Amino acid sequence: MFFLKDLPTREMISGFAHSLDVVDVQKTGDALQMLRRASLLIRQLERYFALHGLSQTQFLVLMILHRDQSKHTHLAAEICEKLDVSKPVVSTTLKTMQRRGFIVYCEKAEDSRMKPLRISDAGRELLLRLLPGYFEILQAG
Amino acid sequence: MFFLKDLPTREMISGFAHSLDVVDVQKTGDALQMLRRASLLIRQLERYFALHGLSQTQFLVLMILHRDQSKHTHLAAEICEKLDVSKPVVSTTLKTMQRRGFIVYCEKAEDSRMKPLRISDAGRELLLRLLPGYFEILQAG
DNA sequence: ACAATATAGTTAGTATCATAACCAATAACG
DNA sequence: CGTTATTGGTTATGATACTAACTATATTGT
Repeated sequence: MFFLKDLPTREMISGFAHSLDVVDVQKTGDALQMLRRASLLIRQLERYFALHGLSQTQFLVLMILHRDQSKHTHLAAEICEKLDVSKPVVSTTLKTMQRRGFIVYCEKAEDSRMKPLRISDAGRELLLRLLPGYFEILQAG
Repeated sequence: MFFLKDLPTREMISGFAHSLDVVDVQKTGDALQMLRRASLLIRQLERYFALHGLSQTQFLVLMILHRDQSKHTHLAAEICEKLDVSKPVVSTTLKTMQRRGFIVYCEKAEDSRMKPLRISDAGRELLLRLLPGYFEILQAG
């Protein structure tokens, strides 16, 4: 995360980067501002989710599961791919989500390595309850 | 962090938010894109820092210490404020930075609660070595 | 002076993330 | 076939972040 309040000045950027003619001071400054804004927004979202016992990642998993209603089961590997986050994170995230009743593991697949899962009613209900506030925070930030 | 690859579509946003006339679909979509871009950029920066044994926060602390050369000592509380991050994080960050020799604690102040510190030569050297690459990543992202 | 309060910093406990190493089951192929 | 490689998922370990509670020193206020 990036929480520096006073961003580096143009002078500082061009001062340190003047050796490299590659660096575009304008773009760099914009990127810094974006990092700061995004970090604050993420922090705000995480606080919102925490109020309802979710992490941002758990929320995004619910979104993914809810979104593709065509397929009624999903695999950890798929989530991993749609959410580019490391496998262990998905694994433990799913475990806690199961413990809290937001997802359910289904009957075994033919490939016995796979553990197909789906969103639970409680999970979907929570997601739908949080979405409006979510979008509201996003558009305000 | 926010690593969802396929962002919610306009339809999804307006669909879930249509009850609230407050929500601006355009702004919300922009915010989502920003979150994703920033998260990727932060991840990239953290990898860069990790190659040199620093975290993003440690790097930012070095920036702050280096930037205000007027004052030659700083306090944890000041850093805390310029980097709006919680006190414990600053505390442990500083401790590891001392262990690795990037900062030094100075002689005691008159107020014996305070532990004034400053950037070390090694710290400043590392910072200056990393800055060009840092700005380069920022402007490219 | 002395009790109450505020401030600087640390410690404790918990959650999230990452990488690396690890099972177990399937697939590939000589 | 049977050895090797690949794939789905978990465990181990370590870093970073948070809040809450703590210690110790200074300040305030009666």
